[in-house]
Amino acid sequence: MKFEFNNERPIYLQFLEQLELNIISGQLTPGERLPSVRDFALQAGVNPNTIQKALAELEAAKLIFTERTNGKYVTTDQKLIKKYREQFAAAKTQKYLQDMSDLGFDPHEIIDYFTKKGVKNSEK
Amino acid sequence: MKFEFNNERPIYLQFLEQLELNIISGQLTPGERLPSVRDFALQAGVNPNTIQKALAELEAAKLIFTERTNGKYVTTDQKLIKKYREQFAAAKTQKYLQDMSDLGFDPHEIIDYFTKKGVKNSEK
Amino acid sequence: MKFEFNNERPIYLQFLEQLELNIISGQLTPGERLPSVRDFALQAGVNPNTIQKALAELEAAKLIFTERTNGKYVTTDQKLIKKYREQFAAAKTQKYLQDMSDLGFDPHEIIDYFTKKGVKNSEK
Amino acid sequence: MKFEFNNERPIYLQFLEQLELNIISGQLTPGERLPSVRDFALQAGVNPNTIQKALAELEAAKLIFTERTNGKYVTTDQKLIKKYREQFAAAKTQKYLQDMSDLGFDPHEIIDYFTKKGVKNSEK
DNA sequence: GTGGTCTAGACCACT
DNA sequence: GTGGTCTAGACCACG
Repeated sequence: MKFEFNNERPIYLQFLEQLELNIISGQLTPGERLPSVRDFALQAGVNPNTIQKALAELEAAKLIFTERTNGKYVTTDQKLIKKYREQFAAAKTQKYLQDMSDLGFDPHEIIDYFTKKGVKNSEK
Repeated sequence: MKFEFNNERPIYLQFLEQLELNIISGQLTPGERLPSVRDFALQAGVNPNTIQKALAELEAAKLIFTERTNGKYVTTDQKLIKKYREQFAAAKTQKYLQDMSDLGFDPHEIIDYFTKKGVKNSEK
Repeated sequence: MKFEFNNERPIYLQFLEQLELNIISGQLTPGERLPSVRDFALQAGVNPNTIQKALAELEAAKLIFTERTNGKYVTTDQKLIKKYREQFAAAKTQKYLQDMSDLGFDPHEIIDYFTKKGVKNSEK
Repeated sequence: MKFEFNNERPIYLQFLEQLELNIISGQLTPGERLPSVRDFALQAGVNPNTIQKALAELEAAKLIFTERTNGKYVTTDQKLIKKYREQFAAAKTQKYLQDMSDLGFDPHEIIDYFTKKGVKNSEK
C-alpha cells in the first residue's frame, strides 16, 4: 500500500480516506489483518499518533475492529462494506451532478460532456 | 445572492468558491458591479476582513477587478470566464472519474451508474 | 499631452508626476501657460478636484505659479528646473545602483549588465 | 535580519520585498527554515497578521513553502530563484532607462551619467 | 461611502 | 509551538 499526502488537509484525514477506500473498494479483503500502527507509520512516513487517530475513527465507523493484543482487522461484515461503497458512489455522483448543474450545465449537457470525457478514459 | 457556510473549511474559501461559481456560471454578468465589501459582509454574516481576503484572491485570479474608491466589478474578459468554466468542468469530471475508479468501478460501470442517475435528472 | 493612470496609486500623484516630468524634461517650456483645471480634467478623464490637488502640490514646490484670475504658468526659474532635473536623475541613479547591489550584483557586474541592456536601447 | 519601514507604503509590502530580496540575492539559502510568523512579527515590530499576509503572497509566488505545523521554508527550486533574480534586474534596469529617458536624457547621456556614478562606486 | 491596511486578541487543528 | 482563520474595531486616502 502506498500513501501520498499533501499539506492542505490534515494528514490523518488523508490517511483515513485512503485506507477507507482500500477497504470499500475490496483491495483489502474482509477479515484481513492490518499492519501494526508502527508499520503503517513507517510506510507512510508519519507520526504513529497520526495513524492512531485515523484508525480510531475507522473503528468507530465499524470498518475495522481490534482484537485485543493481536492487532487490527478489516471488518468481516460484507453488507456494511457494500453499504459504504454504495453511499460513497451515490454521494460522489450526487455531488458531481450538483457541481455541473451549478456551473450552468443542464442535465443533457452534463451527460454529453461526461460521456465524451468518460469514453476517452475507457478506451485507454 | 445567498451564502451558506459550514465549519469544515475556511469561510473565506467557501465564499470565494460560491462567488466564483456565480461568475463562471454567468449568474453575475461581465462588468457587473459587486456589492461593497461591507454589504457582502452583512449579507453573509461574517467579518468584512473575511470577505476582503476572498475578494483579494479572486482579484489575483483576474476574475474581478477593483476601481479605486468606486467598488469592485466582475471581469469583462469573457474568454477568461469561459476558460475558467471549462477548467472547472474538466477538473470536476476528472475527479469524479478518479473517485469512482478508486472505488473499484470500472469505466463502463461508471457510465452506467452515472447515466442511471443522470437520466432521472433529465426527465424531471 | 497624454495622461495614463493605473489603479495602484492615487491618481493625483500619477498626474502630478507626469506633469512634473513634462516640466523638468523641458517638454513644457518655462513661462508656458497651463491648460485650465477644467481642461486638464477633461483631457485626463478625472475629477477636477484631483487636478487641483496635484497642481497645489506643484505650486508648493514652486514648479508652477498662479497669476490671479489669469491661470497657471510653468515657473520661469530655469535654475530651479535644472536643479530638480539633476535631483531626479541622481535619485533614480542612486536607487538603481542600490537595488542592483541589493540583488547581489557587484559594481562591475552592474555596469556590464547595464551597458548590455542600455546599448540595445540606444541602437533602436 | 533587520527590517525598516516607512509609512508611505503598506508595511506588508515592504516586508515582502525585503524578504524577497534576501531570497533572490542568496542571503537566505534554498531550503532554509524561516523564523516563525510570531518571531518575524517581534523582529519587525508589527502584528503577526501583517507578516502572515506578506508570507502568504510569497508562498503564492512559490518563493517559500509551508510545512504544516513545522514552519516555513525558502524554496529549494534554484531555477525559480534565478528566474526571479533575472526578472528583477531586468525590470529595474528597464525602469531606470525609462525614467532617465523621460527626464530628457538620451541613451548616450544616460550611459555617460551612469558610468560616472557607477565608476565611483567600483573604485571604493 | 469605497477599498485597504493594521492591530489586538482569540481560537483551532496538528504534530 | 506551529501556521491558519476569524472577529471587532479602528484609521486612512480617495473622489
